Amino acid sequence: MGRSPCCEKEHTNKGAWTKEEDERLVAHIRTHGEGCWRSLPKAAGLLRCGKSCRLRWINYLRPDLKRGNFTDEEDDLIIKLHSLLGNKWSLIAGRLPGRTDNEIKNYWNTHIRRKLLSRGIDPTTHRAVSASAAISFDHNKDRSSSSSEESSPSWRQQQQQQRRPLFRVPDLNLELRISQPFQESHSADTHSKGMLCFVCSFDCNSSSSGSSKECKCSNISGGGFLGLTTGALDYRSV
DNA sequence: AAGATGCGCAACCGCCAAGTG
DNA sequence: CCACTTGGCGGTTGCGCATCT
Repeated sequence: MGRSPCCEKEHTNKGAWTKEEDERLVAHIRTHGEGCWRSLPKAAGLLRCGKSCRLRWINYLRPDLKRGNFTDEEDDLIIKLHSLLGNKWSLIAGRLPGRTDNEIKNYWNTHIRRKLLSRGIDPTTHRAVSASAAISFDHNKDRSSSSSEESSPSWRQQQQQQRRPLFRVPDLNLELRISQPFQESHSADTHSKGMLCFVCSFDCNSSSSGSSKECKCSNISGGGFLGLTTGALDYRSV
């Protein structure tokens, strides 16, 4: 037995939303709030399915959305969160106020993926890709480079520089598990067991230029790094 | 100037998990 | 426990615009 469709598709509009449809949806949500998406289209006088209304509201019409280009800080945050969470766009979006999962997903696929690949980083694993793959990619992407430039030592050095990761993402256990929001003996316990504290793996390594391995977890209050609790990822806080 | 190509983004589709009777 | 509904998510598509040839 298959699922019943979310709406009667033969009576719904598809494709780009018109200004009038937007206005109707916004007006309805302003007066009635976000509620039952299934019944909303009928109540609002829209020939759209509930899913489509929800998507339009969340991704485009919500008043708290931040429009415009992503900042460098947002770029870095997305990359770090992606290295931790993978393609959990909704979780990543939850850490970027005013940004939607769809927006971040699109931005990842169109900008960040390419940015990482051009630096020789596999956007899926966040590890350096094989040299041959990186070179192959560079050749495909950078059509401006001439063969004479490629054979020169300086060009090779440049390519090697570009292949260096922006930041080194340590080997992480990305398994998500529910844990108590606070682990009293996290720092000592984690490090004494030789486990990697992913809070420090970013902060310590990047801010101290590798000179100090001292854990700064005790300095982090509340949700900790990026609002994530330490040791194990507290799924509820994300 | 016109067609080809690439890119960015809004929207759709199908699946899944939670909720409900 | 089961059947079904609903909301939510991630992957994918396709349109419109910009750039290139």
